[in-house]
Formats: sequence, structure tokens, C-alpha cells
Amino acid sequence: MSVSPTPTMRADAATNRQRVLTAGARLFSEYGVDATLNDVARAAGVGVATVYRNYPNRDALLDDLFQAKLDQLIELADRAASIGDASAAFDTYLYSVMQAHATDRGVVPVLMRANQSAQFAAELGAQLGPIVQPLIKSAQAAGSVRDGFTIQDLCLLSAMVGSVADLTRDTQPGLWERYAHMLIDSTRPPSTANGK
Amino acid sequence: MSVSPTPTMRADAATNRQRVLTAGARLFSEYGVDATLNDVARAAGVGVATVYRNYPNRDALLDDLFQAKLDQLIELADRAASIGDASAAFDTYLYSVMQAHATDRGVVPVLMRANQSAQFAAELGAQLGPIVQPLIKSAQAAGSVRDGFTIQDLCLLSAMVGSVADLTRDTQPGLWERYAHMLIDSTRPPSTANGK
Amino acid sequence: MSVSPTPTMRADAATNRQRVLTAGARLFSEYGVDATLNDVARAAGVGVATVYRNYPNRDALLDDLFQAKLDQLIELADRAASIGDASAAFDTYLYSVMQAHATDRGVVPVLMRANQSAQFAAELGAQLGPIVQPLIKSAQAAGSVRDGFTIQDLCLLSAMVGSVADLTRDTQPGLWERYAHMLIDSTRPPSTANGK
Amino acid sequence: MSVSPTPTMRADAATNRQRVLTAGARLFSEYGVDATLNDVARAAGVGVATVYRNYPNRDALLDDLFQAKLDQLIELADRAASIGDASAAFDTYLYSVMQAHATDRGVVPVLMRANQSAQFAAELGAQLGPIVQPLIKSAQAAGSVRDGFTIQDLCLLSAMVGSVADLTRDTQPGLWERYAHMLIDSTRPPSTANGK
DNA sequence: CATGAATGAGCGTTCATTCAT
DNA sequence: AATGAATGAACGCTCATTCAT
Repeated sequence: MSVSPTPTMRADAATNRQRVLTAGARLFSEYGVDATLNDVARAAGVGVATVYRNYPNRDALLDDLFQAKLDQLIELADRAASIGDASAAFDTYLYSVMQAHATDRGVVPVLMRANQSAQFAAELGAQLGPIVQPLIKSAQAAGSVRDGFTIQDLCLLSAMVGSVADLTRDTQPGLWERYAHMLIDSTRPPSTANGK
Repeated sequence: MSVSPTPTMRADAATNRQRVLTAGARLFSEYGVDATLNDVARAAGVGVATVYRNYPNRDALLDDLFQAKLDQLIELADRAASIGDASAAFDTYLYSVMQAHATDRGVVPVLMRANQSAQFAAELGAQLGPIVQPLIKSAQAAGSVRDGFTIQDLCLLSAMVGSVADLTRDTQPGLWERYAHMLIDSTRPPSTANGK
Repeated sequence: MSVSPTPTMRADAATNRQRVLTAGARLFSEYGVDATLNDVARAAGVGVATVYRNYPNRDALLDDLFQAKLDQLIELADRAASIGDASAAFDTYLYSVMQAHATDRGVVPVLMRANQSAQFAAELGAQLGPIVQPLIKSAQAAGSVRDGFTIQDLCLLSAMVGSVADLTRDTQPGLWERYAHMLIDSTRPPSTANGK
Repeated sequence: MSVSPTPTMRADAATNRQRVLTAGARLFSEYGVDATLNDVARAAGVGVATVYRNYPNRDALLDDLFQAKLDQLIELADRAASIGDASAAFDTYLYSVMQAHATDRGVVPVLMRANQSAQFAAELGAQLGPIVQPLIKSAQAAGSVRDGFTIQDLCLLSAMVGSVADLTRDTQPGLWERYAHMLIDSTRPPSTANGK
């Protein structure tokens, strides 16, 4: 006796939604957010209408991608959190996020909607905060990150690296790293005269 | 006693060309480079074809805007150069460029073509270099700017501020200044154990 | 029992493609090849994009029309070939092709691309040759067509009739027939001193 | 001492009109009637408005070109008429007109408006008739041109050669001559049983 | 009266979104 | 529920024609 037809279909539907999401992430990552939905559909191996069944419009897909990207950042944070040394953990995390921004053309436009919509901002804070906040706090306690450094700083510093990468990708592909390091340095506490 | 007879007729055409340029600058500044040429024409109060007469294609307009923006930066540099103190001059210049990026959405996409085309890069270097290079050198000599800091750094740091401004304009309009200061700080020489 | 499942869906698409083709043929036939693709779309009762889905550009539509017109000529040739008398067969064919050119403004510009592109010329030769060549050969053997008469002659003679029809359609609709007969006569072998 | 200013200006105006006409003739001849009026103006070395001052619209220029081309045909007729032998005179004239059509892309569209407007037809008949009619008549009297051959035949036969030239110019530039000869042959009287 | 800059309707084409199958 | 063909508004751009100089 089958477990009713719906579960099966749900699985199918869920699969399709996931395929669209994955394809969208990949295309936006490689070609930027200008990729057309037809391209996404084709890449996902489904019809356009399937995309629209799952996402009423283009933005809805981006909204969902937001969560996906966010998950990615959380994953990175979890990994960094497992590092013993607080300073290293923070640096690792910040650098990995910067790298994500630099190599994935989709992160900025998808994720930074947080800065344009309170809803996204709240979402990001709620999900990322509990993991990243401690990372920052610990690093501050360890003296490797200045006071007043916030999660938003972390996000925007990374976005900046992403913007540099965007501008220089074609001509100087690795250049973003120079600025990544500069920005990481800028998170350090201001040096006092005699160290301490 | 008029200098030459032709300018009379050109006056109108030149006016229109200028109106197109200005309108383009304004639209690109406010709404980003995605503004359509029809929009530019409407904003300039001229027909589409007038835009196309002056600028055979979209890029040509950007090219011209490039020069206009460049002139703006040169103007800023000249002003800064007139400041006696080398450190203050540098800081003033960098900040003013950042401000330009932050308040004008057109600067980055128009000016940063330098990072995508050798020709623009050369132009920028040739025109800006002679004025800005001394600014940097003097500040380095004065010990307020780290060695290895280049004009490109200056451009990209400013572009970063522009990207932050882009992302936060709607919700936190003045936020870019926070990052402007952070980045200016990052141009300082690394602190030695006992400071200065 | 259906042959295959796909045709079902294709049916609609194929219908539309056919409608576009037909509308194109009609418009080009009546108004010449200058008819716009928007006109074709409107005449076909479909949106512009439907035209573009089927034919990425104007030439693609002409390419397809090329084949359609070619099929028409082949049909005419087949019909003529079924006539027993070689001379009558040739005359019938030539006249019918001339008639096609005279009454359909689209034939010349669509079909005569053969004279501008080797590819089309080859296609035309390959498809029409095997049927028309015998027609010519037989008529030559029967002494009603001069030696040296080629398929190209046949095409160009017909095109000429088309051009006359074009020029005189409005004022003297049937005039082309006069020239059709003149040209058909010009295919006869040169008369020898003592006739037959 | 100037002969009053107006005559001078008239001369200027007439000169300009002539320059436009000449430029139009040349451009249409080389590039076909699709050449833009701006092109014509530039080629004539005048502003567009000067073109429009002389010709209220594009067609008006073509109308005037009509007369120019007509003059050309008259000139050819005059030359042919000076040939002693009636048959040779006719052949020469017909061939030269065909040549004009074949080498001048403008002749057909400009001159053949005669077949689309009674007015032009009348004009053509009135101007060309008195010179060409005798040419035909004499050739008919000499037995080298069939009865019933008219001026219109002459025009349309030439137009046909022009159309062939148009179609084959790019790939087989000299081919039109083959058809010119064929068509000239077709003007001969039908051969009787015993020839001559 | 000559100039050539300006106009705007219209072309070919693309893409987010809808709808028939 | 899934497909992909169909839609039409909108873009970049051209050119016959008009108008300010």
C-alpha cells in the first residue's frame, strides 16, 4: 500500500525547487544576477513555468537564494567556530566570507538585500548573529579585534572585497586578496603607544 | 570682437550636448548606469536622436562622462594639493574622492572602466598621476601613509566606499563615512612597537 | 493510435510556425520583402516574439520561405514532367514558373538569393536540377529549345518576367504575359535558313 | 560691378539644385535608391535642408531624377540616330539603354515610375517618342525588328536586363550581357520558312 | 536662402511573465 | 504539477523630415 501519492509528488516538487535554486545560485554566481530566468530554467533542467510555480517572480527566487547564501555563511561560521584560537577563528571566518564574495558574483546582490530591507536584515541578524557574535566577542576579548566592530561591519567589509573583485576580476584576478588583507588589518584594535 | 564665427551656431549644439552629458551624469549618479538612453534623452529634454547624434552609442556617452568625472577628481586633487600639510592634503583628497563615490552612483561604473580597459587605465594614470602621485609621495615622506600605497589603492578604496554607500544608502545614508574613516586609517604605516 | 506523444504539443507550435510562414509568404508576396517582421507577426495573429522564437532573424524566415518556394517550383516541375510531349512539358513549366514570379512578389527576392549565396545556389541546383534538367534536355532533343540553355537561364528569364510584373502590375496587370511569351520564344533554337 | 544680387543667388540656387541632383544620381546609381538623403546631401556638399528646399520630399527628388535619367536616354537615342544603318542604330540604342540599366542601379527605380504613374508614362512617351519611335520604325522597315514592337517593349526589355544585373552583379558581373543579347534577338521578326 | 542639429515614429530584438497543453 | 510556446512592453538605434540659427 503506497503512502498516498502526495508525498511522492512533494518529493518531486521539492526536488525541482532545489534544482532551480541550485541552478540559480550557480548561474548568478558565475554570470551575475543578470542571468535570465530562462537560462536558470534550462540550467535546472526544468521549464520556465516550473520556476514560476515555485517563485512568483524573479525577486522571489533571489529571496530564496538569500537563505541559501545565508546557510553558506553559517556553515563557514560553524567551521571557523571550531577553531580553538579566537583570533584565528575570527580571521578565518572573515577571510572566508570575503573569499565567498570575491569568487561568487551572486553573493553581494543576493545577500546584501539585507541592507535594503529591514526584513532581510532582521533575518540575517537572527540567523547569523548567534554564531558570529561570539566569534567577534571572543576575538575582541583576545585583543585582536577592535571594540565597536559589528556584524554589519563584517558584512560590509566583505561586500567591499566583493566589489573590488568585481572591478578587477578580468584584469587582475587575484588583486582582491590585497584588499582583503588590508581590511582584515583594519579590524585590529588601534595600536597604543606602548603596545600593552 | 569675437574669437571666431562658428561658436555661434555651435552654441546651441554644444548646449544640447552639455545637457545630454549633464542629464546622463545626473541619471547615472542617481539611478545607476542602468538608466536607458531614452531616459537620458527625456531627462535632457531632447529627442533620442540628439543623444545618438552626440554619442553614437551608450559607451560613447560613458566615455565622455569618464572624462568629466576624471576632471572632477583632478579638481579635487588640485584643491587638496593647495593644502600646506602633506598629511592633511592626502587625507582631504582621499576623503573627498570617497565622498564623490558615495554620493554619486555614477562614479564607480563610469570611472572604474579603467580597471577593465587598458586605455582608460592609461588615461586615468596619465591625467591623475602627475597630481596625485606627489600627494601620496609627500604623505609617505611625512610618515602618514604607508609605503607601497598606490594610486590604484586610492581608486579602489574609494570604489569600496562607493559600494558600501550603494548598499546602505536607503536605510543608513551616512553609514559610508564610518567605512571611509576605517579605510583612511588603513592607509597609515603599520605602527611600530613604540609608535612615532 | 497516435504515432508519438510529442506531436500533440508540437501541434500548436507547428501551427503557429506555419501561420508565421504563411503570413510571411503572403505579405512578401503582396507587398514585397520589405514588409516588417512586426507586420508579419500581426498578419499571422501572433506576438512578435513568436516570430522570433521560430526565426531568430529576418533572414531565417527568408531561408525557410526559400525552401517553401522551392517546393512550389518542384511541384510545378513534377506536374510539367508528367506531360508526355517534351516541348509542351518545357513550355508549360517555364510558363508556370514565370506565372509564379509574376503573381508572387516574394519569389524573386526569396528565391533569387541563390544568385547571391553559393549555398542557396547549390541547394536550388540540387533540388531542382534532377527534375528540371531532364525537362530541358528532352526539349532540346525534341528541337524546341536551343542548345546552351541552362537552368540558370530558366530562373533568370522567370525573374525578368517577375520584374516586369512588378513594374506594371498596377497599371497593366496582364502585361507580363506578353513578355513571358517573348521570352519563351527566345528559348527556341535559332532558325536555320530552310526552317525545319 | 555686380549684376544685382538676385541673379547671383539664383545661380547659386540652381547650382545647388544641380549638385543635389548629380549627387543623388550618383549615389542612387552606385548604392541603389536606399541611400539616405543625408548621404545625398553630404555627397552634394550641402545641408539636408537644402535638399528639402529644392525637393519637398524624397520622392520629389526621384521625380526630378526621372527627368535627368530621361535626358540620358534621349542623349543615347540622339547618338544612335546618327548612325546611318537603321538596324545598327536600333540595336545600338537598345543595347546602350540596357547597359545603362545594368550598370546604374538607379535607372530602374527612378525611370520605371513611368509604369506606375500615367503622368510619368506620358512624359516619357512625349519626350522619348519623337526620337525613338523613328528608330523603331526604320528598323522595322529595314526588317530587323518585328512588327508590334513598341517603345514600352524597349523600356521593359531594358528594365529586365537591369533586374538580371541586380540579381547577378555580385557573383557574375558580366552575365547581364548574355540576356541583353537574348532580348535583342527576341526583337527580330519571326523567321519565315525561307528566312531572309 | 543655407545650414545641420533636432525630432520622433518605427525597426529589429530581448526577456520577465502568462497561458494552453 | 510540469512544460515550453506565446506575449508585449521596452530597449538600442536609424532616418525622413522639421526647425532654430
